[in-house]
Amino acid sequence: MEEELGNAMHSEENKDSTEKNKKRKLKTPTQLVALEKFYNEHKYPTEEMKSQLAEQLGLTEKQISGWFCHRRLKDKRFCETYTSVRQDRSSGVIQDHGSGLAQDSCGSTKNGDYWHIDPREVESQKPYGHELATNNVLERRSQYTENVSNMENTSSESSSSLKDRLLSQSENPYDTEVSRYLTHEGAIPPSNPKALSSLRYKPSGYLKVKGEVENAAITAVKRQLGVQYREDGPPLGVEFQPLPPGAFESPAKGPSHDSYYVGNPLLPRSPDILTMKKQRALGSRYEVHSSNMSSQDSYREEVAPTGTTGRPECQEKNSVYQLKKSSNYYNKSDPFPRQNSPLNMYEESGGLTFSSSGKRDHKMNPSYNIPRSQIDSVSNNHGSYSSKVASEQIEMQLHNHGSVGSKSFYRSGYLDYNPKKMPKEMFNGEEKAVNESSDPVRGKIPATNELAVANRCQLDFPRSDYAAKASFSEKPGRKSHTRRSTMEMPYSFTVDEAEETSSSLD
DNA sequence: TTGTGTTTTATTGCCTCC
DNA sequence: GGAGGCAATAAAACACAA
Repeated sequence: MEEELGNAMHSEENKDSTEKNKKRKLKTPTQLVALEKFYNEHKYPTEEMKSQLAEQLGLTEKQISGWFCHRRLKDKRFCETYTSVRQDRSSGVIQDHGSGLAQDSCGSTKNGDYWHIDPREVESQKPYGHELATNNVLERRSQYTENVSNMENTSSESSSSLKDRLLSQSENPYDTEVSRYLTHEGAIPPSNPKALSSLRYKPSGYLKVKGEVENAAITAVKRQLGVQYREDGPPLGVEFQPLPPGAFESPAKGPSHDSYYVGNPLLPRSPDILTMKKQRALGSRYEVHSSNMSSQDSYREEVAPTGTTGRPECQEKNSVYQLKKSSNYYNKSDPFPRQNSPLNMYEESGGLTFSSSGKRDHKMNPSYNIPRSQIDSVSNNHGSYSSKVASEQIEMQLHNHGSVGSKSFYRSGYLDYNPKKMPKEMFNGEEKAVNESSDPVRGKIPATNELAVANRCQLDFPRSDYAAKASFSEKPGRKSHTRRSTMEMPYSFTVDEAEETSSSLD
């Protein structure tokens, strides 16, 4: 790994030598992959982590810090954008007050509350079944996330990346219909002009595209109203008081939905998002998330894992959700299921063995209440994997993936989430395939698409002790930051995926 | 080929916490 | 006061349409 990275760095250095005059240099794909991977693990790396990561990637600590800072902002913006969409919807044609997740969960503030979710809204969205979701649409998935997350996951969705998390849900047909006109182009309209322009959002919304999808829209609304709105009930837009315990208990009801939302406000599935997902990222890595979702039942089984009580956070919720997704892989005793992480590969190789001795990162959140022994046992249970091998894996994938060269890799979708830059085929043929398939997810995935490549890219890097430590120490010490523990971000490897990953390494 | 728009990177200042 | 993070800003890099 180090060697490979080193080579990569050298090549970059040579390249850089010719570009010394450039004020800034783009991160290499390798660097981005590693950074994103690391970011998914630790949004707030310790100084030591940064240092070692910087060393490994041939960057300066300053660059690392800056990158993480911007990366967090990126996530935050995403969150805010999503929130604005929800707000727009609420005040727009469709009174969707039942899906307030985004707003509260993403309301970003310096206090780090942007992951907060108002329980009331959580409750209120219950009826919608699949509100909140994900996808995004916003497509503003991080380049890497799209890439690596899928690599690892197809299941895993490792992350903490809100986008990752938000990208993974909902199959509700109603939702799909609704979303079609809410975001004509599959993009959620950002609230601020900047974000708006960046998303290329066309201020259309429902009204503008009404004519095009009028029927679908009307149908969707009717469906929603039919379920959510009753003549004898409060007018649309009026928030309902939290229902008393057991209010939804009914022998006839699906066992999954209620529990699902009660315990996991974040999981709700947003209609808009789902659609957008289908429209904008068909066949892309996005589906991976959904495709690997386990049933809601499986999710429901682990509604409230230890340490997730209290104020919900997007990340945590998502993490929780991920737990569900990987129920067949996830072990409650294993808060850190192995995952494919550049970080891990560093760890295993000894290249990056963080001790989490960071000034502010010693503190562990006691609320997690997970014996270190368990963590360690898990962490140490995957043998070793040299960083060199890991690096080679990455490099191989970067260089061997057909025409995916470094540059194309960087901008072609592996790392580029800009929808406008995505191949048009993605929205045509694949979408059709989706519609034709009983499985909206699997059906979208071409045999030789990125997912396949991503899977090949999957690296099985066991977590090290460091991971456990660091995870627990995510942004400790500062009240202004909410916990962002990876412990709640288990990797959603399914057995098959895990095996696949293992075999790929073999 | 050029112009425009978007994304990424780097810098700087302010704020919060220890 | 120092350290770390957030936010704003500028500029480079890049993609796409005309």
